[in-house]
Amino acid sequence: MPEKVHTYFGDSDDESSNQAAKTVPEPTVVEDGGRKKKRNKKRKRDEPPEEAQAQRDNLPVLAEEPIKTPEQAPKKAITVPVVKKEPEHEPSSDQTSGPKPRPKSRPPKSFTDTKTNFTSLREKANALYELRKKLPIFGHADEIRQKLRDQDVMLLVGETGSGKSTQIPQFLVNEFWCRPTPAKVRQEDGSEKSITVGGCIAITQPRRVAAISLARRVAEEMGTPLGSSSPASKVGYSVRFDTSTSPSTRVKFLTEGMLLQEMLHDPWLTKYSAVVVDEVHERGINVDLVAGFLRNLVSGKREGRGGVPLKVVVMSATADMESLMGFFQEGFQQQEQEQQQGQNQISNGTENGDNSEQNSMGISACHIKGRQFPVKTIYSPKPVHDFVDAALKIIFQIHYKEPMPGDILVFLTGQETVENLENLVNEYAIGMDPSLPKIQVLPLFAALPQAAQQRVFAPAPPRTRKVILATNIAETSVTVSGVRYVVDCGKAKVKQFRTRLGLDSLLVKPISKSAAIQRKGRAGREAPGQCFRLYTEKDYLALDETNTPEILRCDLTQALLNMKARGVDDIVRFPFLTRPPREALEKALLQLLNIDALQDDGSISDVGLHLAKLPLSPTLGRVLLAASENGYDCLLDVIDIISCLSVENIFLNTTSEEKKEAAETARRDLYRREGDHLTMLSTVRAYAGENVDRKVWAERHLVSHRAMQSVMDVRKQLRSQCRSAKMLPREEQNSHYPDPSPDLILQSFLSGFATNTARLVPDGSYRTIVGNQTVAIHPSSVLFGKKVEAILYNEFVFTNRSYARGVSAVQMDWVGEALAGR
DNA sequence: GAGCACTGC
Repeated sequence: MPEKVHTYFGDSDDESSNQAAKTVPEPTVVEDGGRKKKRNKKRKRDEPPEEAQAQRDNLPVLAEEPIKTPEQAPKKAITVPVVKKEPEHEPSSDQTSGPKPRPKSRPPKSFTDTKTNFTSLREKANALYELRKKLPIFGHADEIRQKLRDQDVMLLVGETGSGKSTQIPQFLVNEFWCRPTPAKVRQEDGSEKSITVGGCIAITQPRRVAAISLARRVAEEMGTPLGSSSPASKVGYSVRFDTSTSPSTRVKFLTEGMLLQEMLHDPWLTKYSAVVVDEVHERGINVDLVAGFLRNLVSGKREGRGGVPLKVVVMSATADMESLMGFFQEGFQQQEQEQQQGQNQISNGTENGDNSEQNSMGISACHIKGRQFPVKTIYSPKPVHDFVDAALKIIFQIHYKEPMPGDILVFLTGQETVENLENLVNEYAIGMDPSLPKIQVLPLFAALPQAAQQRVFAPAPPRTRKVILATNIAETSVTVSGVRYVVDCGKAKVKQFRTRLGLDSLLVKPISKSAAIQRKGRAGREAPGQCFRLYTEKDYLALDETNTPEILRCDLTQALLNMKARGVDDIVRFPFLTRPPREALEKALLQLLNIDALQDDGSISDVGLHLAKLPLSPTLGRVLLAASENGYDCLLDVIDIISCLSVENIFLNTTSEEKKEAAETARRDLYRREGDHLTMLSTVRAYAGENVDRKVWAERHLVSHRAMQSVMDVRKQLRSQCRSAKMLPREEQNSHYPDPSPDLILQSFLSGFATNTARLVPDGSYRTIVGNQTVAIHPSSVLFGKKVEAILYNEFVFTNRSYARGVSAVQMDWVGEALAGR
């Protein structure tokens, strides 16, 4: 069930309408009491008084140990205005603590009348309960609860369809250890402070859509409203730009990045009794950091939690658990050694802090089989040289031989191969026997406009077989229903950062066994299926077991800054799930020194602390700080540009020739001869200044409306952070902007990107100023084909050759100054 | 003359 959630496919229009809905309640908060009463009357009719009791009776898991939620009110992170104004409605009462009379006044939120119709919520939850009982994990509930009562860490392998992501939090939320617990912690000045620790479960997800839709699902299953829609809501979520929680939130889904951000402010995670780390097998860099921090937390003395344990559940879909087991064991072993050494020395820590014997080696493991239909694997008898051609043949072989229904999902490497195969299939389909079912070819890749992506989910016309040609996006992010045949080319494009060259390369590489299994699984979600691998069994056996963790493939600057900001001074001693090469760590440290994020002794500087809190790469953050020294106008302009640089490409690719010309004409007034940075600025300004219909404006200029919406989100977030940091005046100035000052803007960029520069050499090519590498201006740049003294670029990428992307013209003496200033 | 996939108070 949990993986089903991936079917949700964020549509920009949906998102904006959601946001509109969310802003509705605000005005109702201040309305007068008379209208409130009317609302309450209406609500009473919807909710019979016995409803709370009935709800408990019908939801065994929820009702097991009714919680008397005491004063657990979170001190911060209350974003709902309703809650702030009416603290008397806090956690407690109605839902779980028995058949008490309903509080007289419920929050006056007319829009929730349907959402918080508890009767229908309960009915829905009851219906869902029947489905939940059938999940493979359901029979393991007691085992899982017992293991976590005994031990603090659990590793859980839950295969696809096991139900782990939705059920684990529900199994645990009523456990005794999951209650808010009063505790005393010692403060810096040595005094003791009473705090409340725990009460909430965090479940991390690698992707935003997954976090939101899982929260929605679990709220339904628990019969509680979702997030901030009601102060009684027990399930919420938190992702960038969208946090929806209530004071009574006890189960919170969040992205890994969000948990890291929370840890910057609350290193001991005092809100939580448990953290569930889901989808570890994907091994994004954030999950590695989370795992390292959590290991330190569970195996340390927990002084910041007043000794209250934190339970950690690490969940993965693949069975590679030995390394995780070793990882956490090592933490407990180190702790034991340290304790033995420290036994005769000073007794430090709080009274509660020394109960760690019971949890030494406190790791349990659990393996849950999935619920998948069998998928037959068919290998290519001999090695395939042209997988596009091979895929074409297999597609028609399936279509001719296999019965309907049953769509075909083909995994390819990128947009180019997708489009090639699309054309080929369409050509061949023309000559097909008319008595056969038709074929509908549907491309699917991230850069495809949203509307075109949505076509994949629409049911095919009668007597038509869908053939979906997808990139990696269909491996994890998007689930298409109706697929019974998978064709897997065995390859994927992978980004790899090359430390020595400071260069990102995007190359086609063989996938791992675990990715191959994941792809195959896409055929068996609804019925038995078949998977055609366009490689031999021998090739399959030679594949790596798992994906290369991102921490080995990316620039570590941001990860290291995050660690430094968390007080990890000794990077070498940090518990890495996979330790990056020393060279990569050193390079990142050097880069942080270069942008003044670290002091000479390697400890974090004020600049570094500031950068760590910005939702930007350290270099872009550095540019922001530099711009703030060049005045408000420059800072506002730089924020606009940075917002573009930190989202996907804002300019749509032109497909046909006519469209291309139309786009050129329409975009002409946006282009700036200074380069891409100022072109982005003029685009944001034009878009933001469009008051009639931004979507139409975007379409006309062949600008991605979806990307621009993200740009506006980032821009708003950055502006608001700059205002809080007093880098911008408190009030938003609506007066029109003065003309931008290109020199100041580009000089601000150079203070973060001094090493991302190249100069024109006599043969007409560009060479990087640091390293003397040949680099070409990317064809997507407005400076493509132009020759200027020197360029500044945002990215250095190798695909077929080395390209600079996000390029602007700069003067050599500016570059010299920027390099000298470090 | 070119665009794997995610993510951040």
